[in-house]
Order: sequence, then C-alpha cells, then structure tokens
Amino acid sequence: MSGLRERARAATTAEILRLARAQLAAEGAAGLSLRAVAREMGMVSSGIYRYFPSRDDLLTALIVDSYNRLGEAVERADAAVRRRRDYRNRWRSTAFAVREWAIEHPSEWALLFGTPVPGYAAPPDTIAPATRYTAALVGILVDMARDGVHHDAVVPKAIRRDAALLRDTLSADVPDSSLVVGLNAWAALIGAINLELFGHLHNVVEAPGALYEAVVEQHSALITRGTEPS
Amino acid sequence: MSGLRERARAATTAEILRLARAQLAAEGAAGLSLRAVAREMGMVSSGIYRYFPSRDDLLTALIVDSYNRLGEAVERADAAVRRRRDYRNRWRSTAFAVREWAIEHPSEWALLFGTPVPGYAAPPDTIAPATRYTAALVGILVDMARDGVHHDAVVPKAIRRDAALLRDTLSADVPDSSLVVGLNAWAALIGAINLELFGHLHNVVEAPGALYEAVVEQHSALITRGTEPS
DNA sequence: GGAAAAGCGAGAGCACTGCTCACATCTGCC
DNA sequence: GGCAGATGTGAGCAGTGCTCTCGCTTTTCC
Repeated sequence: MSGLRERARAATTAEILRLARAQLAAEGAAGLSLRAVAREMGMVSSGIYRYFPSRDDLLTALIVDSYNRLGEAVERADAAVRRRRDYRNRWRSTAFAVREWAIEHPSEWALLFGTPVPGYAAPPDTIAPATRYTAALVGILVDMARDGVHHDAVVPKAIRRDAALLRDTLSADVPDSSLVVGLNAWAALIGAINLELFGHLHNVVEAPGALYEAVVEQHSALITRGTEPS
Repeated sequence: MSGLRERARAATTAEILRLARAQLAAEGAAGLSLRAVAREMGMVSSGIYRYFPSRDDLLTALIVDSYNRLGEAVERADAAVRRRRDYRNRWRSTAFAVREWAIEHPSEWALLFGTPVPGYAAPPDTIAPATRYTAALVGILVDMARDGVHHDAVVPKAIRRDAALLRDTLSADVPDSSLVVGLNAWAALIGAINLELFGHLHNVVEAPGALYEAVVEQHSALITRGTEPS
C-alpha cells in the first residue's frame, strides 16, 4: 500500500537528516542539537523523538551516511583509473580522494575519525559502511596479489592471526606482508589528515596538503616497489 | 611575600585541575562539567569562575598539562637510551613511549589529538608544550644529521618552504629529505594510535599494539636505512 | 462502515549544562 | 585598625537531551 503516512514519515526523516547534516557542517558534532533541528522544522522538540529515539541514533544515521559518501568517493576515484594494473595511480587516486573528501566535509570527517562520542558505541549497522572506503584501498592490494606482486615488510608476530582473519574476509590470497604494507599506509593517511584537519600543522607544515602528498608519495613507493605498470 | 592567600589560591586551582582531570578520564572531554567539579569541591558552581573564567580556559590548562606530561614521557624514553647513536633504539623507545602514554591516558590523548572542541581555538600558550614531544622525535633526526646521515625521500615542492622554516626553528642543518621522513613517521604514529584508540581496529587488528608495532618497524627501517649504530 | 489501534505532534516538565550578576563575607596589606 | 580586593553564595538566564501525557488523525481490522 506504501501508505501515505509511510511516505510522510520517510520524508520527515530525510528532512531531519538533511537539517542535521547542515547543522553538523556548521557547528560540528558537539554542536548538533535536536532542539535546533526541530526548531528549524517548525516542530516542537519532542516530536523528533518519534523519528530518532535519541541523539545518538541520529548521530548513527549521520555516521552511516557519511561513511557511505566517503566510500563512494573513493570507489569513484579508483574506478576512474582505466589501466587497472597501474597500481601506483590507483593508489594515488584513491588516497587523494580520501583527503579531498575530508577537506570538503571536515565535520563529517571528525565525526568518523575524531574522538568518539563518549558513551556512544557504534552499532553493528555502521560496520559495513565503515569498511567501504578501506575495501577500495585493499582492492588494490588484492589485485596486486593476483598479479603475483608481493611486498616485503616486517610482519610483527602479534599481527599474524589478524592478518589471517583479514585474508579470510577478503577471500583473496594477499600475503601478510602486503597486508602490513596496506595497514601502514592506512594509518599514515588517517594520521596525516587528522593532523591537518585538527590543526596540528600550524607552524609546522602550512602548505595545505603538502604533508599528505609526502605521505602518499612515500607509501606509493612502498606499495609499488618492484612493480611496473604494464 | 608569597602571601597566604596566594598559596590558598594556588592550592584551589590545583585541586580544580586535579578533579577536572579525574572527570576527564572518567567521562571524556565532552563530559567535563564545571558544575560537577564545583560540586565535588563542595563549592557552588559560580565559584569556579573565580579561578577559570570559562570552561575553555580550564580545557586549555588541561591541554597544556597533558602535552607536558606526554613530552616528559617521551623525553624520558629518549634519555633512557644510553648509546646516543643507536638511532634505531632511540626511535623505537620514543615511539613506543608515545603509544604507552596514549593507552594509559586515553581521554587526555583524545583531548590533544581528537576532534578539537568546536569554537575553541588553542591559545598560544599551548604551542610550546605541544611541540615538546615532537622535539624529542626531531632530536633524533638532528643528531643523525650532525652525524652526517642523510635520508632519501621524495620532497614535495609544496613542503620545501615549510621545511626551510622548520630547519630554521631547529637551527640545525637537517636536510629536507630527513624532515620529510620524520613528518611521515609522525603522521603514521598519530594515525595508528588514533585508529586504535578511537575504535577503528575492531575486526581489523584486534591484537593490541600490533598495528603500531608494524608502523614503528616500517619507519624504523626508513629512518635508519644506511646507518649502523656505532 | 465503524470501531479499535497505532502513529503523530504539542506542550509541560525534569535534570542538567555554561555563564552572569548582585550580594555578603572574610582577609591580608597599608 | 580599617579598608580594598579577593572569595564564596545564591538566584537567575538561556540552552540542552529526554520523558510523559494529552488530544488528533490516519490506518487497520472486524
């Protein structure tokens, strides 16, 4: 029946999210106020609770959405590289896409990669979207492994078990050392963006994106070492 | 005269900071409440404002203090390595000290390296303490440069100007490529810790510290490449 | 078709927050 | 010893998340 009421509900939910996202961008996660969203909708504050049982649930919805947008952006960047075996370019393209998205949506980035809201535990629904952007990055390593390219990285004992599990999840025969190279790159990317976005580069690296470029370059070398795009 | 009143004031200020720190550890930065601190001191909430004109000022004091503690920990770790030219060990020792401090003081770490409080601009007083832990890390590179060790890293054009400025601040002849190696290591360390502390490693790298170990190892190789402790 | 159920928004209210201000009190210096 | 300035009090403002009850409307079921 699809129900008139059902559609109205969906529309209201979407509207709440839209306004919440706008407020998030303007004020940051901490400044997200249910009452303010309600006010802007011409609704009394308690009404919002019909749609989101708590502020945290609204946050979760925003987080899921943001992860998906980030994932999409990275997937697009990867897909844009036509020569699929040009791993260097795929890496650069995806990596820069991550930063670009971060710069364009700083509040959402902070929501995803900044301090977790205390007392807030990300519900399982966020896991899948959260892995989306990483899947694109890992995809490069998977393709490299299929190509017979392997990396040489020190694999700490402690990480072996997790590496095996990861390999299972990916259901691709990516060697431990390649996974470690990927994890390293991941940490470096997130670190560089966090430093830049959270204001730690003042009086250190003022040129926007310069640190990130250095990080991407370094890991570009580590990832593609011994490989030539064919 | 040192004044009795003056000492009482110092004691009260210290007590406020002590309780605030405890609350910070228990609730996180967002849960830090002036009123709660006042309550625990048996003081009415407005009284706190005699000592800290605003919540942000209290936060600043906590930030400065935390940066100093982190700096001390890292300095200690560096000083503990007796063979000063064993750069590999100095790097490992300091790097692990950073993570150790982070694990032991997660809320303070989040305060320093997580999402900045919106509308809060770190006042200049925080700059010096904030550079303290990095100074220890940079110290290794400085000593290496004095030793004639140099690194080969791609130096993005955009970073050259900043590198020159940094060299000036350090007043040591550290080549651009070495600075870039250091900046890369910095980003990777912060990234790895943030990922771990902010809960991004669930279902990825469950073994505590394993990712960090991999990061430290990778950069250990990059930093000490072509060098032998003498 | 009509009654019962479920969804929805309004409004009042609770407990909390940061912060201001006028007021009394106490204290340490001249 | 007195007085200025530092200190603590308590009321109050505007804001927050969230709960609860009360009507109204739409949907569902017999």
